[in-house]
Amino acid sequence: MALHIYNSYTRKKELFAPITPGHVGMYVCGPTVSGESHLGHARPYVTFDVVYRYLTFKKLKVRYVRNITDAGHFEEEGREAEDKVSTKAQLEKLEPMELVQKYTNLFHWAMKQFNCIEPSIEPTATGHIVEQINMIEEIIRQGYAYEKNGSVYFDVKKYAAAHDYGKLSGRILEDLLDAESRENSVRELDGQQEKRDSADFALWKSAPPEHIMRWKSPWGEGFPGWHIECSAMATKYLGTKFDIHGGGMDLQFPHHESEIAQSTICNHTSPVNYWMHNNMITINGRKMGKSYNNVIKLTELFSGEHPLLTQPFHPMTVRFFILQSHYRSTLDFSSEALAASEKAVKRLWEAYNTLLKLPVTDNKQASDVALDEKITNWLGELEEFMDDDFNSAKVLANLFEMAPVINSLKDRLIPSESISSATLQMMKDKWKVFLEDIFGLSGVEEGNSELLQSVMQLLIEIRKEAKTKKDFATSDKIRKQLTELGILLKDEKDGSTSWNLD
RNA sequence: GGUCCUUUGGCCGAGUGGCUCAGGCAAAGCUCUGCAAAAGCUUCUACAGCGGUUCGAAUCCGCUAGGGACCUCCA
Repeated sequence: MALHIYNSYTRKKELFAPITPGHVGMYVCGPTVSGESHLGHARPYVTFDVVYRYLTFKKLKVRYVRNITDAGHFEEEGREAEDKVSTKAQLEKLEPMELVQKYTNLFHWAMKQFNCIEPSIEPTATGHIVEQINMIEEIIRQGYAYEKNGSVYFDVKKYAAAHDYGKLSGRILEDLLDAESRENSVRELDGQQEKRDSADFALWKSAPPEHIMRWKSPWGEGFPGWHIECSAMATKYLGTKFDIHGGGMDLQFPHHESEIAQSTICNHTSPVNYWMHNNMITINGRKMGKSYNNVIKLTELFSGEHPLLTQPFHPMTVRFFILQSHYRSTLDFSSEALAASEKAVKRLWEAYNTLLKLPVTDNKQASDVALDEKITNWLGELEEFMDDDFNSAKVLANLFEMAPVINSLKDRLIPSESISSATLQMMKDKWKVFLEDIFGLSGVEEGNSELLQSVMQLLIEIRKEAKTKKDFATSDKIRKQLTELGILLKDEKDGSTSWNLD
């Protein structure tokens, strides 16, 4: 089976065929760096990180572009106050780029925590003002945009007459056009009055005097509309037509719909072959989002400092939590669910470490053919599952099926000759590839320094001596106090003792 | 008001026409152990309701009910 991707545009799973054989161009909508990232933001970046890793595993050379939205159209934190006190000295004033830098750094830090591979190109909106202006000019030249009071709007009605506007988001044109006739009319947007139709969207916005972020343009000082940056940067780095465009489902409309319209006019071709949208993370069944006032920031998640959290959670736990469901399903957050993931990922990771340590003997013939076949099947399915629109949940389920086998091999509950050495080696290889290379998981142990290793070795020896002398008071004391310190001792079947951090 | 999606066992979550079965967490029993922990084995609770299509439906269709998303910034 070859890779199939669910295309939001056609609402079907389709065979993935890159435009340029062997190469993939992928654009993912990045963060708006006007505030701290929260758990909801983690989902697309983890999801598309796995997509990126899997395509790479499939021997495809991927150019992965993920933008940083740092321009104009967002309300910077503290803006309101700033607007009122513009008489301050330069250094006392709020410098927008300072905020942008702060939240960009924080975002990069979070991505690192999650083990997300850096994109090939991470362009910023402010760094591509010229490209955006050029694109707007071209759209005006072709008669699909108009200028009004220093702002430029895209003419949706004109575009829709000859194009499929609304197809991606499943919108009905009549509903969008002349929306004022609707009962629940749109909320007041800036400049609503100067648009020819309320469905038109801004390509360039004239900046009021107090607006801090502003650039010169043929239409006066202002800042770019939200949608144009992605079109401009995607075109610049991936060409007029590229393979995959990803983002959250909530961006389908109006953002991605507008991207299609802009690029189609400017480049005379629809920009994207496969549209991929991840679903939302919910909390108590409701989408996590700023406007719902129910966000859990990533820093809070990692520290456990939030009323809804009973404990801190490791980034790998969160990553695993995301991978345990399919990216197109909503995923409901709760401290309980995350705690379950924490235990699960720990168990899986320990099985993985155990597997790596199993000695590969020269066993050509499996004595338990049924088991050997079962394992081979489980391993073979891993790629099939990923090929079926990145079904990471099924891959994990199969890995869990193998965990008891691995543990039993270690404890000799299953004799080592039961499976062939080829199968064992394949198991080692596949686990490594899927857990580390594709899922991007890593161990959660910290502070595993050489010094600690030696100290632990010493304690284990002392305890062993006590046990031999049947001095269980001493041996239990060591174990109990270590447990209180967060170190768990395990007496193995072969008489040795292992330990790990809780 | 419009458009679309969703409802799976105590919890989280795969699954889309048939086969013994997702998986994880929790719970119970047993084995191992000086005792634990870990591990292993076993058990357990499901497809919102009603109707239809079909030899056969959690899976397809219809209705009812609940939940949600988008239509406005949003991952």
